[in-house]
Amino acid sequence: MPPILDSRRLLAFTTVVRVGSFTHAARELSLTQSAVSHAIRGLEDELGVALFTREGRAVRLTAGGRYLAERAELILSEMQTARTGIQAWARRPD
Amino acid sequence: MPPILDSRRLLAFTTVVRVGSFTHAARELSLTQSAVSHAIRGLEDELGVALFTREGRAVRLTAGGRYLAERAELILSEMQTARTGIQAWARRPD
DNA sequence: TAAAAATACTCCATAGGTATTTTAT
DNA sequence: ATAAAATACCTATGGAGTATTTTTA
Repeated sequence: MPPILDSRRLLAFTTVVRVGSFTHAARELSLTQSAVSHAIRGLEDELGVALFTREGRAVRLTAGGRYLAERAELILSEMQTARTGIQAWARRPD
Repeated sequence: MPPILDSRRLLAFTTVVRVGSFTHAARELSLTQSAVSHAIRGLEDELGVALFTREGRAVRLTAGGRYLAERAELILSEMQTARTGIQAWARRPD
């Protein structure tokens, strides 16, 4: 079972969307440009959908990319909620 | 950056919750009992929260486990929505 | 030609398997 | 004694890095 939509890839994706560049996203994520490129490529390959149009330096979202960007923000936010929320339950009796 | 809440682990977790057994969950997921045990253990270690109380054969959710089970269903469902939804956008013009 | 992304490798972390041990009924 | 989870060990996949090549503004 391939991960496809895991937090790692989704975070790479939303970061590229926000900053508009693989290279800058890589800096922000403390990764290399190569790693970000792989992550996005992996998403596109396994979804079978192009997320960006590569127009030289400019990175532009496709229609599918725009859709995923919205869903990805939601999913990542849900994950964050879960991660912080569960700490509150750690010492409760069962 | 560790994944922690990725789809693979969350699916293992929700399956165990639903069927009430590591071994049966493993069958359903086409994995081994060992792999499921690792997945759950990984979740617990990285969240720092026990998800199940191991009472011999019976597997019982802790309070934290019950909380995560709800959130996990939501996250997995969001992922599924994203995965199927994006296909509809695949051939749209940008 | 200079920037940004893609790619070819290399390395290592870890997911997953088999076999075995532990544990509670 | 048995059924289920934990664990030790091994292998293989793929995530991430460096270095390089390709691309286009």
